[in-house]
Amino acid sequence: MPRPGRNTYSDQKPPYSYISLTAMAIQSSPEKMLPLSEIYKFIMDRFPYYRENTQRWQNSLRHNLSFNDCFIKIPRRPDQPGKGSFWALHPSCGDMFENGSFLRRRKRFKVLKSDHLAPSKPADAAQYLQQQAKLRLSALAASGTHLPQMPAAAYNLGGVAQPSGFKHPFAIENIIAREYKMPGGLAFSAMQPVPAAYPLPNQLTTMGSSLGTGWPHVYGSGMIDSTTPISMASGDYSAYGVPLKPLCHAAGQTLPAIPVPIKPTPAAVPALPALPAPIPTLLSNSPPSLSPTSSQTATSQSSPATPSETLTSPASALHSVAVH
DNA sequence: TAATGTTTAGACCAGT
DNA sequence: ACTGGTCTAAACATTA
Repeated sequence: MPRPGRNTYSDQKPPYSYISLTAMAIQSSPEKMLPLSEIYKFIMDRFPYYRENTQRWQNSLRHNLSFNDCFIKIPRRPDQPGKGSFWALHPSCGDMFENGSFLRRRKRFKVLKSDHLAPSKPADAAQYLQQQAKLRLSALAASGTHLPQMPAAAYNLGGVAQPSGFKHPFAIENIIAREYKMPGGLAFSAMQPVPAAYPLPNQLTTMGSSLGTGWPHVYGSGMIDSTTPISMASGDYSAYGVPLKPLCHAAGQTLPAIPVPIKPTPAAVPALPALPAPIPTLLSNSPPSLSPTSSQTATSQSSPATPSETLTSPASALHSVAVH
């Protein structure tokens, strides 16, 4: 297992699978969905190893996107010309990685056809995303213009809320946070400018800040304010022509990282039955405290993927089937 | 035509 | 030994 270097993995192969890398890229995007080319770019920007042999690993990556149910394809709208579709994480694959660590997958994520809560078809998944988004938007509106100070019940977390919990240093938010802003300068991105195409994942940073721990330095940096809508110019990632806005943060509560439409789609959103149980996310087991220091130390450790605790979301168990 | 997406196959490795 | 996950390669189809 390559040991993370001081600032970068350099030319060593990162200890992440293609699934992990892809999930990272998608998670890092404000809209939680990226076209294939942007996924390529993300990986190459951050992992020099993947700047070579692009044909090989990109083929593998495409294979993974198609093969793994945890990735869903979201078609472009006609007025959003471009090659290929957007790729997003399946709403129910949140706990796919062991303890949120991208170093290790918990179990293979597989969608069941009988799983009506978590749609199996991409189109359904996309609609599901929008439904979730709409609900979240409603919650946001009800709470005012600022971050929703919603209790867990507001999101129908059904008792599976995880007000605290260990967040593995290799969880995506930690990885990305290090990449984007790491006071200690240990992030490999310290050697690489942050691509403008990848705005700071404010839902992550604000979450950390709202938790009073994570990355207040980022939140306070003014780089992106949590109440400031992401500029759509940063990427027309909205499917179905609805502007998307990340709303994956709530005070002390982590929301599913999914694309969020600012306004409902023209297509009638079917009346929601019971609010679907929450989408567990890679961020769902956010701890109340995780200092950047812990990330640094973990990054420099030789055996980082040793979760001391594993928080399993019962809801996710309802939604996804981990095929062993 | 190149990029994107799907599918199949085989090898390797780790865990049980 | 068996199983599952991952990686790699390849062929083929689709699409901008």
